[in-house]
Amino acid sequence: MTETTRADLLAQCACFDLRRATRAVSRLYDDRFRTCGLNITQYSMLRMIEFGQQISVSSLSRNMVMDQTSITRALAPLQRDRLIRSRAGSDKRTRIVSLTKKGAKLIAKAKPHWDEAQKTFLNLIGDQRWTVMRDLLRDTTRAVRHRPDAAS
Amino acid sequence: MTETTRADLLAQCACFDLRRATRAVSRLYDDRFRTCGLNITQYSMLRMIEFGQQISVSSLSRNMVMDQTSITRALAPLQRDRLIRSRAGSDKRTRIVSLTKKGAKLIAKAKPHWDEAQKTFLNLIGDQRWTVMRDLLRDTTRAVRHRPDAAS
DNA sequence: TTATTTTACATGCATACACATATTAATTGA
DNA sequence: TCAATTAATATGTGTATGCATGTAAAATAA
Repeated sequence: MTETTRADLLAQCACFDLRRATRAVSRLYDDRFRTCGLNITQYSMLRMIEFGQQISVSSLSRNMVMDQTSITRALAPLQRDRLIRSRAGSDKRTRIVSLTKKGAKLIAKAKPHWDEAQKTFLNLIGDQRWTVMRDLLRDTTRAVRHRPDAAS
Repeated sequence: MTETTRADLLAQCACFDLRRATRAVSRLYDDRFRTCGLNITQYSMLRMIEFGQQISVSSLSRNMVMDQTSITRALAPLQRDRLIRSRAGSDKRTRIVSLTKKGAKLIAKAKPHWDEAQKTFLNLIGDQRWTVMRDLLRDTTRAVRHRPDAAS
């Protein structure tokens, strides 16, 4: 790479490009979710809980690459709205989170909204480009994530 | 199911994948910025203001692909800390934002922190892959952004 | 010119997200 | 066994971000 090219790269902030694209895409998804009482973040978190039936706060934190305290905070409105419940695990320090019937119903109701958002997004960007970008995003997350606990 | 598998399933959601990568990368940048009194978002916004000397709230909104109300909110702590000032434009509805001397100094002081963050990021992901990803992110932003006012 | 509409911003409210730190329970070392 | 350490979660605080809506000024229609 030439000096000029590197300078061009350095002149542009990777984090800004990522954040900006994320804002734009999040709005597209949230637009589609608006009428169903969830947003894309809540939907993602409920789906994550649904997959394993139950999951601890710290596992959610690792899976979502989100700070543990952010998970606690994000779960609060879901628990307030009785979409999830939590109980202590066998290890009394942990909280095990699971879906309520109401939460499972709401996910099912929200699914078509997610389908619509994802379809719209893929139509805008193209399946091929999305595949490339998705792999790059995954690589990026893997390379950059905090993993003092790499095994999980 | 392993936690890795659980996360991969949700990674099928384009929005989730983007948000997750953005969280990870933002933390890398903010780690480097921590000791200098700015975070990556504030640094980006100050740089945007610095670039054109002065800029309106709505122009910032368009350039950053961020809601106008979010710009107003994000500017508040910068103005509180006397890093920027704002005045009414010739059109009395507008607010024209510009850097203070203190703001300019802080950007200069923060620059090496940004350099370090960007260099670390590029070393982790590789210049080639970043170039591809950057172009895809910009395409995505262009394709998805709300643009009732596409000219600006 | 005046009423209507549009534009540019600000405010109320709610969620998104993280760091520092406190708390409690489990684990480890002496 | 018991003190010290570590792990899992919660709380205080502050910024990030957007929607619904309100206000004032500019632009436009009648």
